[in-house]
Amino acid sequence: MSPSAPSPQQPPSRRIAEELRKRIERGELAAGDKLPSERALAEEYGAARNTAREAVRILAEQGLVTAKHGKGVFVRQPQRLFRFGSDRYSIKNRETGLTPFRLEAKRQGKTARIDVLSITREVPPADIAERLQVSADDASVVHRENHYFADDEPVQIVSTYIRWGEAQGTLLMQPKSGPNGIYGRLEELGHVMTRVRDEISARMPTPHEAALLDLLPGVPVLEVLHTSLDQNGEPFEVTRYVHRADQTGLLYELPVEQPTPPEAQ
Amino acid sequence: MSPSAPSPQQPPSRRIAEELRKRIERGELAAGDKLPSERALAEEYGAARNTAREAVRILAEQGLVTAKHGKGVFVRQPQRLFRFGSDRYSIKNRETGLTPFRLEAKRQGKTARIDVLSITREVPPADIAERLQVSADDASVVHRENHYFADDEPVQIVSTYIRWGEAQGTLLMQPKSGPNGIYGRLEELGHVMTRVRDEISARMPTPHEAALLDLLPGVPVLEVLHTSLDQNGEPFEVTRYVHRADQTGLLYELPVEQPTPPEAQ
DNA sequence: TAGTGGTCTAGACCACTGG
DNA sequence: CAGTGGTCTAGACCACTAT
Repeated sequence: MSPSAPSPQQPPSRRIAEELRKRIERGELAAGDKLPSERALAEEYGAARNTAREAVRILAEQGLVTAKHGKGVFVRQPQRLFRFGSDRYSIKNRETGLTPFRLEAKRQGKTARIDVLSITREVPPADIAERLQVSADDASVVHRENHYFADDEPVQIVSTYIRWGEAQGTLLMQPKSGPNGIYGRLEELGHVMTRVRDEISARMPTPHEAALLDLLPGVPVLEVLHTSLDQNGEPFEVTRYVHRADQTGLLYELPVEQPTPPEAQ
Repeated sequence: MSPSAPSPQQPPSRRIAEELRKRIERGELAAGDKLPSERALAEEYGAARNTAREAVRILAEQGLVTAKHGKGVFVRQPQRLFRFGSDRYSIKNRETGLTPFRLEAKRQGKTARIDVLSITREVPPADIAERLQVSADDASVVHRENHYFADDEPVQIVSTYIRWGEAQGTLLMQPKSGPNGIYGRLEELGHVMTRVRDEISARMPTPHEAALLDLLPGVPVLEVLHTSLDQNGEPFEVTRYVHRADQTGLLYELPVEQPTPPEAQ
């Protein structure tokens, strides 16, 4: 009928995937519903099971459905997103004692847990060394790795890097880094956080990340490379956040620089 | 050997995928190199072609390799990222006449092209209506859809929404919206952009987006839902940016609110 | 033309879930 | 136990690329 319909010459697996997608979009299959089994789909469309299976794979890749071994394939539930953002570094949060993560978890009625995985002296990755302005050839940094959970589900991986010369022998080497956390210690070392720079990208997870974050196929990660600048514009701390994108979003609210009004004065 | 090695009981397809991944990480297969053909891999590992093919699919899903029909499977080239960020809304850019996109393209030695796809009065999507504070039940907005290209490769899809009541009969309904673009016109209507709010998320593309952005499998999109607030804190424009994540990153640089120093005065 | 990936078939066995 | 997805096999034909 329609002149430029892409359907007629499409292979069966894609055709099945599109029909299922339409059923989902029309609401015939709602979030949480179970799709017909692969064997049922195969029979329904007169195809081999592998062909029906390929159709399901296409939908999973798009993040629309999730297969559960032994149970079936289900339409994915849109998750309410955690919102991390520009206020993540705000002084106010330090004063309340509640970190932004705990605040957001509380707002969603979930329990927050933060595991300190490791605190080690290391050779920094190249991108970190560049931003922290340290050598990438020797063990010039301390790496603190933390994992964040909401209701015991992993939400983000956080890797913080600080210069070894400054962290050495301080609470920055300890899991409990004291009042106001590491930023409190860094302030005592003369670094007042004045500006932040967040570089944001998205990509598919590595197998390692997929395992740590318990990620289903078709779920990307959001990566934030954060640099803290002090009162002299010097970087003194760099953190890499890796968020699971199906449960996490970022929020940046910021003022726009105004031009000097031409008719003022 | 290693006590908790996950390898021994892994299915052949995953084992092949892991070995290929290691070859890539060790640099034996560099960016741009061609992998052994599926048939060659199958023979090398004593498996059926479909099993080798599954291994390649796993790597493609991770964004590590790209299959080219009739040619082979190649290790993906890391692309230099376009950086869009907080200065995207800066007044300075309006004064130079060069949009941030054209500036970034120029910096990378690429040609920029912007296509105005459509300018139509529409019923807004729910998320847009909520942020623009208009009705989602009638055609309360004007939707301007633009596509951005670098060297004729699609980079982002931009959908801007403005209240119909304000756009009606103005240059906001025209492809050429006049000096300083739409923000110039909105300023004449009394809206000075004072703050912006950007909500960022990542997800796999819809088939429609994948086609528009020419996306390979395993490449997610970055979505930015941008709200412009005027001098009264009222939203007057909302834009949805959909970026391809393999060529685009975001950059936010912002000041941190300082507490009143306890010993000042 | 030969070599590549894209898709399909028909069957098999395994692993997980639930009654 | 029956039903589900996860994986594999061995073969086939198609579509695209290069020579």
